[in-house]
Amino acid sequence: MSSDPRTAIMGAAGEVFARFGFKKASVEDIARRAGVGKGSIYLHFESKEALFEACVRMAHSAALSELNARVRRASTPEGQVRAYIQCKLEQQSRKPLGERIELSTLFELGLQAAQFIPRMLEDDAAVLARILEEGVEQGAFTVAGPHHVARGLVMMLMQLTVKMMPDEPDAELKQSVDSFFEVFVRGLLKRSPS
Amino acid sequence: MSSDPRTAIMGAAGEVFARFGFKKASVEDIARRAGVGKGSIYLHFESKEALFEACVRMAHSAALSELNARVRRASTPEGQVRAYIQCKLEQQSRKPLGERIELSTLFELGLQAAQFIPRMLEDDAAVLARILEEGVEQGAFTVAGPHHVARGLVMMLMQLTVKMMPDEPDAELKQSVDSFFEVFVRGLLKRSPS
Amino acid sequence: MSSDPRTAIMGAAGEVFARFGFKKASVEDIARRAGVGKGSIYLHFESKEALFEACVRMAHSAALSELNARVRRASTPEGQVRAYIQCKLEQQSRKPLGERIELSTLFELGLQAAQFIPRMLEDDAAVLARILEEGVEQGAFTVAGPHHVARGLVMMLMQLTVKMMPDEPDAELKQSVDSFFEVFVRGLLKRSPS
Amino acid sequence: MSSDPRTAIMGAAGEVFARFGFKKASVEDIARRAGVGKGSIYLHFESKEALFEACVRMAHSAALSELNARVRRASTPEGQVRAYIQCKLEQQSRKPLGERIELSTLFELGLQAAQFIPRMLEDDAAVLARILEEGVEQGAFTVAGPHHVARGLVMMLMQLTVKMMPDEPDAELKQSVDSFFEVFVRGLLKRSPS
DNA sequence: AATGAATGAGGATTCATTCAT
DNA sequence: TATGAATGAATCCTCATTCAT
Repeated sequence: MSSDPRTAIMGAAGEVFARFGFKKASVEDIARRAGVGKGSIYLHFESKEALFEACVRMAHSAALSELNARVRRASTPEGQVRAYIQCKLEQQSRKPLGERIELSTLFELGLQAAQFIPRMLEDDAAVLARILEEGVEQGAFTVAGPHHVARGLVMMLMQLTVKMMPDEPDAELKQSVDSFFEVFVRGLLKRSPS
Repeated sequence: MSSDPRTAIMGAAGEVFARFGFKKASVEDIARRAGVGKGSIYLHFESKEALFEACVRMAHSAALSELNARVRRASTPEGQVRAYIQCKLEQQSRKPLGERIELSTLFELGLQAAQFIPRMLEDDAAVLARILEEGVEQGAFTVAGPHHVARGLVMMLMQLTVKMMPDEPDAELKQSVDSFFEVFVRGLLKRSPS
Repeated sequence: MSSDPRTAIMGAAGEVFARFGFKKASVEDIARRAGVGKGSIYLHFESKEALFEACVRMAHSAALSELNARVRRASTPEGQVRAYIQCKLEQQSRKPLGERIELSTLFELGLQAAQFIPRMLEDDAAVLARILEEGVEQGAFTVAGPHHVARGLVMMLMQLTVKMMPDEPDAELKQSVDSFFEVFVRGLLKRSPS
Repeated sequence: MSSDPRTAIMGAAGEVFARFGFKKASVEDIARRAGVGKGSIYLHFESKEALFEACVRMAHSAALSELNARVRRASTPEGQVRAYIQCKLEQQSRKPLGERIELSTLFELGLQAAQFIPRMLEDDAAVLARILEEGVEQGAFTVAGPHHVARGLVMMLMQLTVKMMPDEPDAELKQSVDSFFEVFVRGLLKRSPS
């Protein structure tokens, strides 16, 4: 795919880690998919763990950019919240990409990974918290503790990263998730004064 | 603990799978904790995978019973929804038990496991759907598509099973989750007529 | 050869380490010669290094016992020195045994090995030092600093452990070594008063 | 250091082989020290083994010249023998140089190396044999089979090349070796007629 | 002539599973 | 029924060697 081996390796690694998790993913398999020799991986990454971390960081960074862009395109707070949730859900259902690396795959790595996970989570939550606060200021939302709510939602969404349906975008499933979040959004809205 | 080896093995396996996930959990470790020989495990279970599936089924069955009991104890629909969510969250934060087997650990097994997961999910969702429907009938909730909402919530909750912070019951974290669900419940409630 | 796997492994390891040194020796090869599976080695020894250390310790212990026995059989100090040297030389030329592990093979292990090597050397030197001292007391030898001389000789002899001729006991070579030590013994003897 | 790459490579290789032995020495490390690219080594040497052999030949050639010079400087046979032994011991304790390549490192190469080792040994032994014969002719020594004794001593000395204590010039150790050779020299001397 | 990225065989170690006792 | 010693496939990583530039 890519003539740059580093990129090719990270792409292949993203796919393999997403499909098999950290332990089950084999370096040999990643190399084969990347179209490089097994040893070449070690020219670019210190170890399998380092490669995994690089994949996660890159994936999250790209996802965060997209998230910001999508949110900015909506004009009302409610629209922004919906855009936020939609964007996240779409990112997770995108097929072969690194964004789909599961949270619990991260935990396989143990303590070291635990250090950058909260950071990623906070990055995502900050975007949402901002939206909620603005919604409150503008009189659109009623939210007690926007920061906490934002973190809670983000955590829910990160969990979802688990590839719910191995590869097919299940319509039933999607509707369930949508319905759930519909209730959530309704819970945010300020009630018209009686 | 238990004089019945099958039970002892399942108990030990629940702990080990919960702590390490499927791949990292070693049969030897399970045998040691169960106080039996390594080979004895294969007298009672076809394979490591079969043992894992048995653990999950059993854990889910126990959790479902508890869930029903807790919900029945509340009188109003809102109380029942709150009880439902609380019960689920508690089950997940209970430390060393089998109920905490993570969804994504299930996916390590691949396609075969995917067959009984939807079933478990439906079981849990059915309980909640019932609550929502009753709430609508009684005029307490306004919910479009209670079945879908129920499935959506259950999926969120299952994901949460990921041990968010390895072993400490983090208070900050708990508050985030609680805040999030508070909004959700608010979204369920019927608005008083203006 | 041996029905006890631990013994069979140590025997095979002795041969392979002696022939190839530590790095070049492969665990697979050792297992094959021992007639056991590759994994079985790790039931009995923590690691390849631990196996190597066990071989060295055992070989040295056996060699030391034999050395003491052979020396005791001689009656005069001169005879004892000759017995000592002969025994050592024979031990080193014995074909397939662990006694032939080379000193420099030991050093491949780095610092950890350095701890028990001086000990082994001292053990051997002590036996010889005793002989020299008795020889001096009985008026047979003239030696300045018997302890140092003993250590010097033992060091020479340990070095010899290098498999001088891959597998054949070369007669020429043997005579050279014998001649050399003949001069050494002559140097020990007290000169008759003029 | 040297603008000639071939020389620079051999110098670097001498250091690295001396410090790590054949197997553990890495071509990359040698290239780095020599200040050339890894691939350039293969422009000048067929293989790692060929490079090693070249180092040994060169080191031995230089050592032999020095040996001859030192011996010639002494006037009596006894003085020459002492000079010979001193020179050899010094050569071996010289730190970072190629002369210190260990005999057993040579054997790592297996059978091929065994072909040039006896030759080197004979070269060194010839020098000493000459000294001993002259000593006998001049009535200073009593030696049966000077050639054999010479070969024996040279073999002892070659073995010593093993870096006894990784890097520190241990004074105790030196004294032991000196004491040992003192006895040897004493064994050479003709006894005054009673 | 010189480089160093790329390769892939080789090696230590782990662990689910089997089977003789 | 129960055991745990034995197995060997599978995995990560190293490094001598090649070759396109």
